Amino acid sequence: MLSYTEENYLKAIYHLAQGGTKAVLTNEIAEMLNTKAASVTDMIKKLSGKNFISYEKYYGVKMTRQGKSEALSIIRKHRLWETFLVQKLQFNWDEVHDIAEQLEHIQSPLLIEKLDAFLNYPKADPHGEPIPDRNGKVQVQAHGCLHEQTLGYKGCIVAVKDSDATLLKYLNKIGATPGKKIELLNKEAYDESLEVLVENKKLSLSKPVAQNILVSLTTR
Amino acid sequence: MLSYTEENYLKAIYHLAQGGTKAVLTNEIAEMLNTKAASVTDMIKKLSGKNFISYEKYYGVKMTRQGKSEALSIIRKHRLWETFLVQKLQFNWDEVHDIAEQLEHIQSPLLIEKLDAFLNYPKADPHGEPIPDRNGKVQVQAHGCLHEQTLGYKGCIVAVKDSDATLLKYLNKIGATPGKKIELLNKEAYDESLEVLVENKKLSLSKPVAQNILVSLTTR
DNA sequence: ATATTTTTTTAGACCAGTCTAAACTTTTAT
DNA sequence: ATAAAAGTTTAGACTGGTCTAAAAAAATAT
Repeated sequence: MLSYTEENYLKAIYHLAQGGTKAVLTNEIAEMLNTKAASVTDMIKKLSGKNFISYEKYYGVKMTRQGKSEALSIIRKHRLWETFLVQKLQFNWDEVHDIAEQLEHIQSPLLIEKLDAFLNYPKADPHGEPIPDRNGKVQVQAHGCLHEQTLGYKGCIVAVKDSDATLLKYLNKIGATPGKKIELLNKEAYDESLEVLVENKKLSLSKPVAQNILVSLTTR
Repeated sequence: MLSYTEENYLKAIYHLAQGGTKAVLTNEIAEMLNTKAASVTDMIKKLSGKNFISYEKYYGVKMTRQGKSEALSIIRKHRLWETFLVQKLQFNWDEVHDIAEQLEHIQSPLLIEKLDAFLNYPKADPHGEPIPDRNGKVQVQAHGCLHEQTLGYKGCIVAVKDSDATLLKYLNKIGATPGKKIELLNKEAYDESLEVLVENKKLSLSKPVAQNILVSLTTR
């Protein structure tokens, strides 16, 4: 069984590798976990000793099949708990991240199955991120960055990249939350800000905000 | 903020002191937490340094007002989570202890308030134990040991002393769970086993089982 | 191609929590 | 009253996770 800390490292590495097999560097991990490179090196050795990652000195780490599976199980728990907090306990969308960060480490496969059933097998969490199934399969909705869409684009907000609390609060306030319909009306040349229509309300989004909003793409 | 371990010690000491100010011995704590006396001594020093308990060498520890309040907050969380698991996730009464043992350490006062509301402010957990309110007040239902009741006693099962999984499973199987009406029909002189009526079903309970069942007393 | 900068690793230390073994108190038995 | 037994504390060591400072490797600049 993995420790609390090992689980956090695994999750961080998975996210940095963008789910794929991309190599991840020591400093990236250190920054994400607010720790020092030396600590990361230690943990990396431990985790590769347990075959969750493969490690070549000075060249960073890659996740193994086993590591990915473990990371997905943690992500599944995180997203199910977030869904619970919003749907059942009436939390706001932007308040749940830190609590789910704790809940994701609770050890009980049965609990997670029952929670999943209680929530009626949700496909995505309140931020629009897909919830892996019990076998670690992720159903991906094709999506792209709002900032990169062409004028006249119409679709839905599916997710927000950054989980920074102030960004989430802001988006919540202006009503730009996952699931909402969105239309791209105009791009301002000067600061690259966007004028958009969210559920019939006109909004202006700055470049850094638009870059963090992911929207649905119709696969053709 | 208290560590996971500190919280567990505090809870154990509270239970051993039976909520009161009774002094608790080092070995008792060690046994309850499956640890060694030497480890307990170390932790005791730490906890008394933080004013959660008062400590006199060789004479055991007593909880301070602060310590009690902290312990009650953990117990409140534990019992609310147990209630959630049984009422909402359809767990059996006897499966929830270990999971609640983990969940009770989640840090978020707001979460507990919302959970309490979601469960409709329950007064007791599925084992019949009272749930302390947010200020640490416990509403006690007068109760006594089934084994000590006189012939013809009529009342309700309010709780089970021992939280051992095999005992809980057994009681669940025979239907002797908290909340159920119970009547004492007979005492067998030879082995001190009891013949009882639980919701109109005749059952025979051995002495060690009957000693662990707490039943309601009408205060006169 | 070599020097400089950046990144990563190693070495050694620290903290929390645990343990064993030995020393010390208190209690119990005679 | 004293010896033996039981319970508690201390001393010192270990593990998991962290850190700083120094050494080593890789990337970059000239």
